[in-house]
Amino acid sequence: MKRISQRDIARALNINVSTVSRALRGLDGVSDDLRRQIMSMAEERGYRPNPFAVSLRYDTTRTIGVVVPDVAFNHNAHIVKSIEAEARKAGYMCIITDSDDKQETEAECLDLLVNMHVEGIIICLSQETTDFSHLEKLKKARMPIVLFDRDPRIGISSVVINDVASARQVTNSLLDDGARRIAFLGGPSRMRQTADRKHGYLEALRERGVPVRTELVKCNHISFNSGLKDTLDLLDLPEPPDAILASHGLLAISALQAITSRGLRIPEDVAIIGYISDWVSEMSSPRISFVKQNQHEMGCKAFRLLQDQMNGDDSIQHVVVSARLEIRDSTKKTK
Amino acid sequence: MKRISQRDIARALNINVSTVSRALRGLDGVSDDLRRQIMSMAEERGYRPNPFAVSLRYDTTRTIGVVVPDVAFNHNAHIVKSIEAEARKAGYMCIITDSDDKQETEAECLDLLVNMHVEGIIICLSQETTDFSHLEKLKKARMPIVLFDRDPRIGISSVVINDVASARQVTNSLLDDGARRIAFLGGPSRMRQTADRKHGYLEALRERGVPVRTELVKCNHISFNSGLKDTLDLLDLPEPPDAILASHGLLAISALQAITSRGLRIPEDVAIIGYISDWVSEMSSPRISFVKQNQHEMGCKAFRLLQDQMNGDDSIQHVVVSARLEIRDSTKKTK
DNA sequence: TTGAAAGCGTTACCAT
DNA sequence: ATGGTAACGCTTTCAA
Repeated sequence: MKRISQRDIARALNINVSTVSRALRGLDGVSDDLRRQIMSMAEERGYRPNPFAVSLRYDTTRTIGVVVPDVAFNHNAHIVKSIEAEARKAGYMCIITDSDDKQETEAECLDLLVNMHVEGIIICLSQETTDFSHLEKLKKARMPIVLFDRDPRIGISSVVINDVASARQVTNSLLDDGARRIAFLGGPSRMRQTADRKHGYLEALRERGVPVRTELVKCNHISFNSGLKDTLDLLDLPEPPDAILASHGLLAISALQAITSRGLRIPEDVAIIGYISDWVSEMSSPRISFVKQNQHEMGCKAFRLLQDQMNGDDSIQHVVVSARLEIRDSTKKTK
Repeated sequence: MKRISQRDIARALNINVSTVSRALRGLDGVSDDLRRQIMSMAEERGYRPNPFAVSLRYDTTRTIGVVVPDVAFNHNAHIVKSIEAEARKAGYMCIITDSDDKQETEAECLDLLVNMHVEGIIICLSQETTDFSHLEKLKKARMPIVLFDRDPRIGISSVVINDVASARQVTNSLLDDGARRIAFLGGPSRMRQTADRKHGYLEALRERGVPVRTELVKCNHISFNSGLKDTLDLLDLPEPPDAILASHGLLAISALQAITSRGLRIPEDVAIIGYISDWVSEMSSPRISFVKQNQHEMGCKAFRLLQDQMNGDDSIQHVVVSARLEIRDSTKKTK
């Protein structure tokens, strides 16, 4: 059962390929009778246009690429799901790649996507990425790109949440609950996302006149082990924190485990609020209070921005999807 | 910065494309001097072979397709991650599609993948899928296919876990802990996976002489709401269950929530064991005892099976990745 | 060593 | 209404 081409149909019917092409695409210039014959033979033999021939002809692939640091991370998985659904509705296929949160793998993924002639790329940068030359090069080559979650502000459209404001809200909420030694657990400080969230945290402290303790700010690698170690170090301080703001889901989970492993109570001894997805919060124990991010909206918006660019819109757009605090059980209910 | 072709290089150097082609691929029949010129110009102008021209020429795309019921489901996400990594190592790209656990969307996804001329497909069927004609058609067209998780035994290679044995082990473990009214929460009974797990459950009960109560067996739609309703119904029985075996992660989570919402204690009032991923169990509260499945191995094995087929191996292989019970905190520790 | 031409599947344009 | 042909980018075969 070989794949059948227009030429095959033409030969079988003893006509010319161009006639077959016209008939198949519903263009006129074909007699009704002949069209019927062509259509029925195409149907019967299972004709499918060869997308590579079409791509070659039009230099268009109806394919986009997606790069994420970890598809298995719930937040990313949901965004990927929305991107894929949105893209499919618009007739695009998605090539999903996983950078393993490493700059080198990320460059490799981008390279493969470019080789595949994707028409656009949606990417969440790896936490390691400090050199943006690979992106600059793509931008210069006029490849449509949209960043999400992590945006180093390098003149590329993006979809992010209101990092500063949400972190400020979280910090205020913790202060309202009586916390005075709030720790900040973040990724690498050079990451804009971390910097912004830390900024919101510091702002809230200053506004309320609560002294900033540098030993309570831990900005290291985003990973379970790193989060575990940092939290344990925090708990070992002469004056340990009475609350933790975790700026990434992994860090929130590891903080929770570290605290539990020390036999401390949440939220009585230490409260936690994290940037964590609904589904994960729902299942954590106690359920972690979190900054609710609308992954579905983020995925859809990201694809829309990409579509704009693919349609020739050159403007750089930054979409901020607003996220806000949802209280669950890892924070004190003082009211 | 337009994409540059061999022809462009040839024109610039005033030579023939075929010479450029030879040089670029390192074939001989090109003078060292000319080769150097060609290579350096290719480098400088950023030449990339056009994969569509290559595909058209060779009828090969170095691309595989993946269809999952829900990429955002942790278990699937991890399998997808492994498939993608393994495929990339082997020089293949992955097109990931999400069937939303619906037969119709699944058929649509397969259609798109076939249109894209993927060289093979790895798929986890939707729970709705009862008509396999779309798969039969692909098989007849000699498209390499590998199923995972859900295998209706229709003569297609697959990677699954030891469903019967693991369910029996789970049931025995619950019986050992003193449970006598064990409920089985499953997907649609027509699904082989559910049937097998139910089989293991029933076998264990019979072996131990524990009467089977049909009112304790709930095989319905796999979804959070359905699991919630079924569990609440179970708890409302005159003689409610003292343990629940949930044959899918979603059902395990919904059972946990239903039980908690009734103010019952886990495991004292009702024990739970579920087919749930490590990561999810780790975060649930109490941590749910689970059947540990090696998603990484499943993903790798699935890709390997696909590779075999893509290399012309026609044999139908069924790989069983062995999974076994891991006790956490949702079961009584009687020993 | 290099060039010329055909072919992969499709479409567009021009001719009949 | 239908046919012929060139073109997309690349490889292959054959000729020079």
